Amino acid sequence: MTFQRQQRPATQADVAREVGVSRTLVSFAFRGTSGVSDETRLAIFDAAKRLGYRHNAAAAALASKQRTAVGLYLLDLRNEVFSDVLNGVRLALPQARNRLILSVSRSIGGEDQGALDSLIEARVGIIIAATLLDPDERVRELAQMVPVVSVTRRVEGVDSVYPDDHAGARAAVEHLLGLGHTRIAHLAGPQFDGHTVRREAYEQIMRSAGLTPQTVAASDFTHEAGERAAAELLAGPDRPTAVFTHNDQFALGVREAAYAMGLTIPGDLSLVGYDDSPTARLHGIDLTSVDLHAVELGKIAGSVALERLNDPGAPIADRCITPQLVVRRSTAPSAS
Amino acid sequence: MTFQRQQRPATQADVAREVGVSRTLVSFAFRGTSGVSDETRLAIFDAAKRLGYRHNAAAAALASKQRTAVGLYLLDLRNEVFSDVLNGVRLALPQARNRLILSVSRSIGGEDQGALDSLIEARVGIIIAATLLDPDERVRELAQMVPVVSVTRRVEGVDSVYPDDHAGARAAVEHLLGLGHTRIAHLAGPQFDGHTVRREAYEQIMRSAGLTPQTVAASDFTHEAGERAAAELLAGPDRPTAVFTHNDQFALGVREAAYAMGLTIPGDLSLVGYDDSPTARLHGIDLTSVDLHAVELGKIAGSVALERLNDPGAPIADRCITPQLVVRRSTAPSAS
DNA sequence: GTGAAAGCGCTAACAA
DNA sequence: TTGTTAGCGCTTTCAC
Repeated sequence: MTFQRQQRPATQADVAREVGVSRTLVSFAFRGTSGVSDETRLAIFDAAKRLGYRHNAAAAALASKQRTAVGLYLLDLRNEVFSDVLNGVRLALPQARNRLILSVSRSIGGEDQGALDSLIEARVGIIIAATLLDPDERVRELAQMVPVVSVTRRVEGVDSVYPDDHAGARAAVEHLLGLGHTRIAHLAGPQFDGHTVRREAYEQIMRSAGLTPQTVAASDFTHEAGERAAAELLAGPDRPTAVFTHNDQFALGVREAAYAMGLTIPGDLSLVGYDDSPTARLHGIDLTSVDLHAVELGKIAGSVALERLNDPGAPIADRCITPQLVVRRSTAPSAS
Repeated sequence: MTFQRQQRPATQADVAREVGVSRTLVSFAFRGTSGVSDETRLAIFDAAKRLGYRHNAAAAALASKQRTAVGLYLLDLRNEVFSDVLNGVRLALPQARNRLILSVSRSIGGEDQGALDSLIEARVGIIIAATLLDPDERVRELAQMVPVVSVTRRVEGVDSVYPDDHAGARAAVEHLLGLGHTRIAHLAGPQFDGHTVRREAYEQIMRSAGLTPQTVAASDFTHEAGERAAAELLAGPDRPTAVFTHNDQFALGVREAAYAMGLTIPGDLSLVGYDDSPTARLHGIDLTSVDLHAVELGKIAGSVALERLNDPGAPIADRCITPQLVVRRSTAPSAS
């Protein structure tokens, strides 16, 4: 059983012909512009339905020179943070603005111009990006072509919505210090512009506590990369008694690496993640983590995007959200 | 510090004027069409760069009447199955076809015409949908407007790529039967067209084993809905000793509900999920689950989409993948 | 309340 | 190898 597809999708001209009015009227009717009699409007809708007419958003955007769609760039869909951001963005956007074009990075380990290009070429009106790995300068260049709202990362000169990573890292490290840990390691991500705050805060706080920071960097931001880096870290000499990771994916990687070596958590190793993803909350995982309020970040990003769309000349938005440490059962007093 | 945006984005006409050639040449140069001298081509690229020219995909699609973009409809980003499908699709699509427009449902509990409409109005060439909740008839109507590849669900008359849910459910239930369980409950999703196979298979297999099926249906496909349904199920009389759930999200919900009641897994309750999501594999979760090979489903869907695009008249694809039970530590012999 | 005509940025014959 | 011309489906003055 096959279904024959219409040869040529119906256009406004077809509808106009069917009803016996001009194309203009049809266009007006569909956009709710005043100046169409109710009678005509109804007749148009009726004919449209009969003909299976569908509004062509691309053609409309071209003709009106309006960039109506919102582009959403996400680094990695497997990381729950990004789906939360998406959900937040959607909550903030009104129905009308809900033409969301999503683009997901192909490379979690580095820059990815391709995904952004596709958004630019789709002529979106604004790009909400979580998380850009490109250098600040590149982000600013991008922002000259199309407005950008940077989420989870602050970029000077570009609308930014991000967590106070210094405060977040401080809460995490101080929690571990308070438990008596001294050999606290940090599992960082690859060091891109704007993604070093957690690491720097960790190192600074360790130093002010008179301790030596020990940082290892994973090759990208995935669970797997975290696990590889953790395996090395834990196998090394002077194994840390606690690890603070750049994100929850890494923390899950550390868990797997630790268990694979026969270590227990928090018995042999205390663990603090970052994101407070849904997985962290599961019984059996119970990961202590820094909640960066991803949904909230998304919501704010959405509203910032709307403001920018309405007023291209408005001052740059700089919205910093305070994250919150959520203590669960992956951390315990130091045994030593 | 603000960055001035260009008033009017450069067009091919601007580039042509700059170089002193016709618009056609510029168009040719950008699409790699033969018939442009290397010298001209280079001059064009150079000028384009200088002017900040960006190809306008929307205008190009309009003019060429080609529907180049691929629309991807996903039910729920928080469910790892769907990100896996996305990743699979992307693996299958060649670079050129990688203009992926993603649309995520707003309602995990029911139909969602809005998300599909936005894909239609964006004039995508094909929609890869995972998972459609609409009635079969509606999906077929949709497929008349634009080709559809239905993923994780078989729809008669529409290209479909899906797991053999009967076999998957059988493997799960027989595993539990083999462990000596007799009071095996099933946590089903809301009963939409095409989403009843797992449930029906469960009930049929229970009956052929001379047992009484006990099915409860959650209100949508999320962890939370699963947890609510599970709380009721486990609090009821004649508590089951094993639960087989429609998906892993539900299984995670059952876990939480069980632990909240002081039950242990698999001590008091054996649990089998469906999806074999990354979370299922975590130490501390160790969920026995039916692997439906989501990445593979996505890959096949991508290649089916390409075939359909190349040959609109080809026979309907019907690709059924055999899922695989992965036994972990959430199932144990029945105590009774 | 309605329509005619021009044009959005691009592609696609067809000429030259 | 290059240019000319005519649209794609829609919006938008501006006139009736």
